[in-house]
Amino acid sequence: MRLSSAFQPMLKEVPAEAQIASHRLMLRAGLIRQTSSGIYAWLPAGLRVLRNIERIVREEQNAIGAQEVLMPTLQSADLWRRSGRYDAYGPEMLRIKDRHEREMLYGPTNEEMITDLFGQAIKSYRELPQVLYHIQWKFRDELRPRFGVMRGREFLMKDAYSFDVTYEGAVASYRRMMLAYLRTFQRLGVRAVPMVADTGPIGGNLSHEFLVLAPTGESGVFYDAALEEQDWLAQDVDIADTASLEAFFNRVTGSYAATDEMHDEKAWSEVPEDRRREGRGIEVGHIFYFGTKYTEAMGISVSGSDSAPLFPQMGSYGIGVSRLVGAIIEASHDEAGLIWPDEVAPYRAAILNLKVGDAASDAICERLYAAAPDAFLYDDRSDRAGVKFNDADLLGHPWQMIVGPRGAKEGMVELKRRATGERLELSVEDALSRVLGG
RNA sequence: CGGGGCGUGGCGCAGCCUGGUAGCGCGCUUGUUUUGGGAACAAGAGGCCCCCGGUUCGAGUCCGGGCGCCCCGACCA
Repeated sequence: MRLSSAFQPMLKEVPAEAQIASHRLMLRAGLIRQTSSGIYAWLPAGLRVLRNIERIVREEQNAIGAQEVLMPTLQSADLWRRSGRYDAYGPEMLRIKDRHEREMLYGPTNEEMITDLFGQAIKSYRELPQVLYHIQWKFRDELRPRFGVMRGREFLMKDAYSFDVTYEGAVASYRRMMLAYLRTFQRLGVRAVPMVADTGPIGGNLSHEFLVLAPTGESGVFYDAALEEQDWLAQDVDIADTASLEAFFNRVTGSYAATDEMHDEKAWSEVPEDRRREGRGIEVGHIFYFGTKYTEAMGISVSGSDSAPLFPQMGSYGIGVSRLVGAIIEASHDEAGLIWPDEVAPYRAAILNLKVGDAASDAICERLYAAAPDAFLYDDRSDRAGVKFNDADLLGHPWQMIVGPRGAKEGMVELKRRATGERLELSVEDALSRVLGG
């Protein structure tokens, strides 16, 4: 994309409503604009980030055998009456009437709908397990939206649901999902630590929240440093093998990690002092086993091996996709602006033409840009160099390819790594291969 | 939902107390000179002052009502 023609509105001054870094930077860098309290329009750069996150989430969901569906945002009240949640859910549920006075709602989550869809299609235990997910906008009418997309009313969420014949099967589904989550967050370039969460009336130890560590997090967190040293992508886990899954699960849960709500001082004191990590975290994912709560309430059963009706064991698993944009920024920015992890950045690199009109500079920039027009944001505006340096730092693409008359004469490109500030003088070919990888 | 605050060119704000030609900085347009870390000068454009009603000769300013947005707290992917 050429910046001169991009819909990329940037702000020099900070909008008054933005309190935290991610919200300020998302507005300043032209990723989003607010349209109502807690509701945002995503502009091209922001949407590219959102799509990148979705892509990685999909790949990791598919890798554990989850199948993507897409359920609607609007649901019927009757469906929710079947689970008893229509009345139980508070005013965060946005209730709507259509022209026939039928009661509808904008879905805050999809347990009821997926359970119903499942029940209509699946009739035998032999068709289990099933894991279904979708990535869809949700609406929760929060009392007090704040912090931009971190706490919006409308938000994009990946929610997955597993159906198993037995408790043991449900546990295996849960563990596979935990692995998928750890890999997903690592690929997104953030450290998300799984912490035991309150399981409420269901009990057991099968509920974990994933928190990205950031000073502006809403929860206090306590965890063993061992958890941030793990490379989840390198771990060899056989997702078809129960023993392998169990060993993996024990590696994760063997180290202490809890939010302030679930914090256990005694267990904490047993963690060696030099490995104790305390801080704050932003919840970006939650996995939960809840057994037959919905299948029983809604009367959804399949035939068991003895031909008797059997209520499938369910789990649900959420990732806050739009919230992650904010969380990633909270965890990765500096005074000058955004610092995108490679996998989520809107573009791989910005090309900075420091002197538009200088024949050598123009020629090199055009060569660079032509190599991968969709991977680069080419700053071809006729502004001064300082403006371009500042905007490039604000937008935070992983690389900056800086081209000015000084180096252009010799055919050289100055490559700057946004995260470290490291600079290299390279030929056009070397700069391209360095930035595009491979 | 309790408490507090704010709505004035795209953004950040002043003006309101004490009613009388709607301002400043940034941004935007045109021109000239500049040009490796947010240039200088000159000339311009751009406003239902949130909405409705009231008081007044006259309302951005005073009064009443409404709407929107933000902050603190309790609650939350």
